[in-house]
Amino acid sequence: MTKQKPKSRKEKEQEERSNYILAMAEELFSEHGYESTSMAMIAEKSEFSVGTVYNFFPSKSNIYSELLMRKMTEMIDVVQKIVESKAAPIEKLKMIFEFHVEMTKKNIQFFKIYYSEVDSFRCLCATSNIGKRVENLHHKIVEPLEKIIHDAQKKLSLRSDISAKKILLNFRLISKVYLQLAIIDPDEFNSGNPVDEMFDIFMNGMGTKR
Amino acid sequence: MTKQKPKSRKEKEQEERSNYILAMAEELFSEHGYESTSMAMIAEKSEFSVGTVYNFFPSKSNIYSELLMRKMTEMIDVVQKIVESKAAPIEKLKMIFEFHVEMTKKNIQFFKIYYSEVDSFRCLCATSNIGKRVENLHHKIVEPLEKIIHDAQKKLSLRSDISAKKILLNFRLISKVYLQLAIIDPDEFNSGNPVDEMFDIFMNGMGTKR
DNA sequence: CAGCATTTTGAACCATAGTTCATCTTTAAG
DNA sequence: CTTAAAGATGAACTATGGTTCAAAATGCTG
Repeated sequence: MTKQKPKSRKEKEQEERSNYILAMAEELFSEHGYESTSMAMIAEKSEFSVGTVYNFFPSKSNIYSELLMRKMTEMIDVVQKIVESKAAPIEKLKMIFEFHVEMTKKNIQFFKIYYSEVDSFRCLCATSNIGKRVENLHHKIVEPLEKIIHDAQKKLSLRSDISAKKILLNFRLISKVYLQLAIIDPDEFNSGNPVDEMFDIFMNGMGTKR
Repeated sequence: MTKQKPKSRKEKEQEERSNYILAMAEELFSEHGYESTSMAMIAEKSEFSVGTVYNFFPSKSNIYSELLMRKMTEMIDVVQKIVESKAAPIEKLKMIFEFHVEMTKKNIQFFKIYYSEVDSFRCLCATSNIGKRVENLHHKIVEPLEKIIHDAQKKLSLRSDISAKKILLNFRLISKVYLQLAIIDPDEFNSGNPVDEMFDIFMNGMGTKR
């Protein structure tokens, strides 16, 4: 797709530094939010001067969008693979839960940013048109899910008296519940098997079974 | 509690203006978020000058907190009444859903602010110690819920193999699902009976019933 | 209507933070 | 060791927006 990789030591070093800055920015954004994170903070945390950070990234909003774009693209790839697998629809949903738990463990910082961005009823980074681009990528993640849910309804694995759209909202929100749990009570999150529990809750609800 | 009410015309007028400013600010905050809403915007929208707004409220963050405090106090009162009622625990939960749907219809602007505040993994208004105060009030809303859930578990109306804390998260998140639905698709939200559906989903999940 | 009090106004003030750039430092080839 | 290119630096510039306050407008009383 893009250009070839001669990858000189210099270039590699630069790329590592660039990634390091992104990683530091990620922590700060997830902790303080977009507005309350300053370039000075990012510079300080990555142990560069402000000017150097600007040497790597043209603007603050670009750092933020770069962060979101990269990770969301990764997510799209994984979802794509699950969609294309031969598993039954309902199994695919479980695999998505699995993937979410995995990512929650590895990438909790990013998830905080991601969910504030896509579920917060507004774009946190008002400047530039990041909102639109995030929305587009988000669609690419969510649309396949709705299709899976639809398939699962056809196979009678999921109720059909509730619209796929609502089921999708519930599905995504359960992932978020466990993200919140991971934040407020990591021990309880790690104890037990989150994936099975999420799936159980999603399928059977909170009522006592008959 | 507080002082008596001689309520002269002047005072009443001032109070109305103050409320009007709050209402306008509410719309702006819910649309643009805290940081991206300026005092100039609030002044413009309430058709006062910036100075006059400062005549009513000492600062921007105070407007924001006043907004949250007032409505959250209302919510606490309602929850309190439900808790004290003689209904069965499981019925109380349904009443909470009812209340949420009611508020979603009447007060969708505020709910957007409220949920971004309490569920967004950080305080949106970094300045001052609003975060702590919101957290306190939020606790007063949520703590009784956890107790109701606990009671419902004892009465075998809710599963006991999942902690009350997790059930609580799920319970609240269903309210949030329907708030999102009300935002992205008001027609679908208003069609049908949200309360019954929420309760059904909460109790029975998405799987096909046996 | 006069004159005092209250309210409103918005330009000016100031602090913050994103961005730039002339200068200094490091690197590496000759 | 010299030196030129590349990279790093942070003080200074600029824009934004919260806040203030002297002056103007309005309301109210005699």
